[in-house]
This record gives sequence, C-alpha cells and structure tokens, in this order.
Amino acid sequence: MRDSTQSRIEQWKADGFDPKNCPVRQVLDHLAAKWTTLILLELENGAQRFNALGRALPDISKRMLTQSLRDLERDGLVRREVFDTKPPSVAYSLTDLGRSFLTPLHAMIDWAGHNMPDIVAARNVFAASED
Amino acid sequence: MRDSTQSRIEQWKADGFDPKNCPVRQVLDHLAAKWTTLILLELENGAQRFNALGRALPDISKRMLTQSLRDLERDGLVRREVFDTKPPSVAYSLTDLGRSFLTPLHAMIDWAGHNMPDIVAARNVFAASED
DNA sequence: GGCATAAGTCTCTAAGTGAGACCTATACTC
DNA sequence: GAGTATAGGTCTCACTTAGAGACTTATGCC
Repeated sequence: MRDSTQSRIEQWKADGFDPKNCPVRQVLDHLAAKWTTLILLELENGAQRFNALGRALPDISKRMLTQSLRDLERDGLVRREVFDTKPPSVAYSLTDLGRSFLTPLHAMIDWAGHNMPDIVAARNVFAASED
Repeated sequence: MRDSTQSRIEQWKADGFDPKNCPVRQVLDHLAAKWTTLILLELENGAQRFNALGRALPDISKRMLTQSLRDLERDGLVRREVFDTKPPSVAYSLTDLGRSFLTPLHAMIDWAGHNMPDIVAARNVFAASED
C-alpha cells in the first residue's frame, strides 16, 4: 500500500495540531449534530419561523430546537430576525455561509441515499452473524 | 398559516416518508457521530489495530472506540479481522463502501477548513452580542 | 515472579436529551 | 370579560448516553 498520501490526521499532528482542540472538529461536532443538518435542510427553501420549524421537524423538542438554532446562529450559518408584530415573531434563514454548507451536506445525503441498499445488506449480515 | 414553499422534507412526507423513520437519517446519525468520522479518517491510510486506533485518537475511551467500531462494522464501512497471534490481534480496515464515504466526508472537512475564519468571526460577534 | 501487551468488558458517575408544564403578551370568540 | 389560541421561548424532571478507569484472560519478556 502506497504511503504517498499521509493521513490528514497525521499531517495535522505534524503541523502541531492538538487533536483534542482541532478546530475542524469543533465545527463538525456542531454541524454533524442530529438536528442542525435537518434544520439547515428545512431552511433551504427560505426563512421559517420558530414554530413552523418545530412543526416541520415533528420529533424535535422546543428545547433542542432552541439550542440547535442558537448553535447555528453562533456559527454564522443561520440568521435570526425578530419582527415587532404582536405577538413578536422570529424568522430564521440561512446566511451565505449556511447556504454554502448545503453543498457538502447534500453530497453526504446523496451518498447515504445511494448506498443505503449496501448498508442495509451489511446490517442484515451483521445481525445474522450475532446469533 | 400555510407555508408558501414546500421544503424537501415536506416533499418526503408527501411521498409517504415518516421523518422519524427516515433511512437517510438513520445512516447519517451513525456517520455523523463524533468518533466514527475520525476513525474512518484514521483508517484512510490502511488497516490499524484496536489499540493503535486508541493511541491515534487520544481522547476516545475504549468503550466508545469499541462501540463506534461496531457501528461502522455493522453498517459495512469497516472490516474487522482477527489474527491468531498470541495474544490475538485485531485489525480494522475500510471496506470499499467505507472508502467511498471518504469523498463526501472530505468535502465536508474541506468546507469546515475553508470557512473556519468566517465561523470564528461569527462566534466572536455572537459572544459580543450576548452582554 | 512480576510486569507488559493484546482487545476488550464492566461499573460508576457526569453530562446531555426529550417530554412537557409554564411564561408573557396580545387578539379573537362567545 | 372569561376562555382560548398564538407567538417564542424557558424550566424542570426523568431518562439515556458518554467518559474514566478498574478489571479480564492469555501469553511473552526480563
């Protein structure tokens, strides 16, 4: 096996990166969280309000919806706008940064959709081998 | 209070998908987990044994290493081979399926690396706005 | 004999998640 | 004018999950 491609992790270490404090990891830890990706997909078509998001994602609790939206806002992927209606309403929408994340996200979703049959088959084999 | 545009998730629902039981989500829940991606990256260069993986990923516990490897094995991304040495050793390596996942994974990592400055800037703005 | 190594398992505790009650303010319904 | 609904959350409690690290079983090394 060729060794011309050193692993990314090895490179980072060589560059003095502490893997425990890896910035890419910090970003991915947020973005790969269960709900954030679903929220981003839901916002792909345009701004949505808090409760509309909650209805679109039926099994997210308000608590986690709030928390996930805060994370996305903090990282600059989502914009939060408060409108002075009565009662006040809040709209969430993608920033340019958030929109740009959809490309790699869709790449991963497409991979999952495309390879689902193999994964299901592997799971069946694995389950069968456990008896 | 109808939504004017139909989101991708809405479309799936219209197609009879239960979002709670979405197969893509099941796959992504595993693959987007904290450790699985790091393990896959670590295996990119070739097979590794259990303890070698543990040393490469210094802040993973043995418990989670075992569990993550099992998940990856179950989904067919990683192959586990036991060698009858003394004491017996176990090598983990990527399957073709696992290797194919590296493409979208690297796309996401590249995005994170490339957009890190914007994210850090956004976090600073957000932290400043919290006072 | 005592220590190290292999690949885990087991237990205990700490942290994170989900369900859902509750909050403040306004407007509509009867 | 009491009740109900909507908005966008927060708060609490129960439950699940993750992390730290001791323990296991068999062998080789000094």
